[in-house]
Amino acid sequence: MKGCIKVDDRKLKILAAVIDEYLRTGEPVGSKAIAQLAHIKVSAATIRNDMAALEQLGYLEQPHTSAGRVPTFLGYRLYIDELMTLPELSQEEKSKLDEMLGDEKTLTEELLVQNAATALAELTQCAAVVTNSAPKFSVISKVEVIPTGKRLYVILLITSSGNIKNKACRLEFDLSHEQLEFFTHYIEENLSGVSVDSLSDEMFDKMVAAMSAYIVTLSPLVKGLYELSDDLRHEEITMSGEDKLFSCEELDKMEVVRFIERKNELTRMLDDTFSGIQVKFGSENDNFVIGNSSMIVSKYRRDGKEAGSLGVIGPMRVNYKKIIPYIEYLTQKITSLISEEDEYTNRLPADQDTVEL
Amino acid sequence: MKGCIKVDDRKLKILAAVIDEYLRTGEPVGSKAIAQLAHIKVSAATIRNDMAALEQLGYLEQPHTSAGRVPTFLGYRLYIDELMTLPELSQEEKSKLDEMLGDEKTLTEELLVQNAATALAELTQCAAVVTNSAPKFSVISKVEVIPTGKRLYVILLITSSGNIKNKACRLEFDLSHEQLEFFTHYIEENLSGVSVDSLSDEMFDKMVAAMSAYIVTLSPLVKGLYELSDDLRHEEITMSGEDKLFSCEELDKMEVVRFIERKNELTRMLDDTFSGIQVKFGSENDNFVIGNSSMIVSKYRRDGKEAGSLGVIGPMRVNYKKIIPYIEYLTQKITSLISEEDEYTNRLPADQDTVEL
DNA sequence: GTTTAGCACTCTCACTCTCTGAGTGCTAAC
DNA sequence: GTTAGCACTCAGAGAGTGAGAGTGCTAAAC
Repeated sequence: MKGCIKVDDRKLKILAAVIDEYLRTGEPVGSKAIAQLAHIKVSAATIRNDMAALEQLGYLEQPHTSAGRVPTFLGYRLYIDELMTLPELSQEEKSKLDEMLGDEKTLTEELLVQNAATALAELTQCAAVVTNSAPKFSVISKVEVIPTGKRLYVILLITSSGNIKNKACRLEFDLSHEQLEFFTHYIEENLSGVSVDSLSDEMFDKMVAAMSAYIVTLSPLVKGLYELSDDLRHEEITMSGEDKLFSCEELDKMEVVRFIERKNELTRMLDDTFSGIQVKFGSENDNFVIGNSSMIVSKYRRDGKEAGSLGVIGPMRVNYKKIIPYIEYLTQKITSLISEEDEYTNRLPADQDTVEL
Repeated sequence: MKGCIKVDDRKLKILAAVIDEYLRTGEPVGSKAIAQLAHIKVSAATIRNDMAALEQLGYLEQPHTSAGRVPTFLGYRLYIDELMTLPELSQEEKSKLDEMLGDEKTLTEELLVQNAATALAELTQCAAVVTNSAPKFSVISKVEVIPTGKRLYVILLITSSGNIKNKACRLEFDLSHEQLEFFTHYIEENLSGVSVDSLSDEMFDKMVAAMSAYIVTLSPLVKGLYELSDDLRHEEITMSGEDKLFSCEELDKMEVVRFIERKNELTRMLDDTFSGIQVKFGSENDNFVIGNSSMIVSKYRRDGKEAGSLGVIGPMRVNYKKIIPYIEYLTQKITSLISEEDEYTNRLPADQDTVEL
């Protein structure tokens, strides 16, 4: 039955027109509205027939019998992957984005990416999310224990990528000079210069073993150190413009809250290696992402290696034609800014990526 | 006219009963419901008359003619300041709170207070807020500049209270060994041991002047240092359980979002010196706090000096009788835990405070 | 003078009914 | 294969209704 329906060019054109129109107005789209569009040359009746076919194929659906059509997940997917035509960014838009990124010369990577997120949130009225996988690929350049009060010590960990983590630890007993000396020496010896990626639970088991006699006193420090290293190993995710999601009719407020709370789980999704722009939908049975939401992300790289990702989360009905070029531009720009000067090697693969879309 | 109405004991009893009932059910309270309460001995008609009087006095209002009464701001105020009777915490409740605070022996002050906030949010189903004014009253115990990459430096600032701040700065030009030496030496000389409270803009003006020849290169570092010290001087505020506010019918979602975004402005309000528990209402014309919200806070102290505050924000219709004892218990407990051992000097004034309510 | 019972009145809320407009699917003509 | 015409469906708005809750007022009782 289903197999008989042919998806000809006109049907696709109509599908694109329906989704365009739906994205613009947010209302179910009827055959009449489509017939009135300049680039559609057939009558409403014909469109009705095609729309019925598109519905059978699963690309469109009706909220109720006498309403127009809205796109399904499948419809969106086809639209984004095949039908949509992306406009080039105008020169003004580019300079606007450049300006919002800030003065690249004095900005750390972290701030640069942060600014990109703020800009995205502002321009798209969606929540922006960024992850930074830099720490994972760096080495520990400094590790230190600093006494700061009575039985109070601060552990400091700095990576070659400029990430800094610290943690205050309160000990149950006072630390003798000898004990502190021993601990400091041990961690400098064993952690300094080690790559974050290679930090393992075994290393900490070994550390515990090495402390032997001191372990009762030192264990809060070891625990603190372990937690710090765990922080480093797990990609961090930051969001800006979360509030935008609350203004959004289509999204369930409670789901939004839950999502923001558990945003860290996003890293799982963003860890996937993919290139180019990725658009994912949050379906109802997905108990993590917000239902009827859409996540548009791209990765930026440093010297050819993945360094993090940047994107937005918003309702499924969102201006893809505007947002995708923004994200592409920003990730490319960031890639070239944080990579060592030779821009060509970085720019080329980035351009290639967009083809995949 | 208004002046003629006498507020006798029975009227106050009825007001308290109405508010109790309203807090319990969330529905407007009618005369019948009050008449049925065991401790009210008069008939519904009498109660009606008194309620009409209480309405004229501004303590109650009717959503519409044929509905029961709900408390006004004024009514809540009177209830909280005078009418409400606070129950003692049971032993179970106390141990529950103790447990949620965690193992005090190995917890830093920051974590302790954080746990208190989490516990409060959980138990009251409101958002909990904590501020920590400790940094303000401490001295800078360590200041350091750590090179971590190409033209990338981390400034590290540690206070005697165990607060750690850091910031990465990217320079526009490379730093000579001499320049770094000079800067490091200068800040150690001029900031180490200085009390956070006495950090001033003049000190930084002087610093800029002292850098003279190097200032072009060093200015990002000076700026970073300035921002760090600014962070220290401004009380920090953290919230937990923000999500609870979204489940709350009475509060406007958009207002909640705006509030969470601008929570830092809360410090202004919490900086006021007050003792005991303070309950504030967010009125509609107050463009900062959430409309129809209620904020219940108390301060904790370290060695007799204010050290921070702890409280909750929720709808105005909230279980004051439960929440207030919780907050009192927690602030007293924290006060005695973070103060040097002699508990009596700290406990006594704390107990006194509650009288003010 | 205060308290109470009784009663008429008011207002919201939930429910039903109806009407309208938008949009469809089907059929027959082009 | 495409189009015009028409009967049909359905959501949403608006009007009308009855029940229920609660009030204020009056007059009688304490």
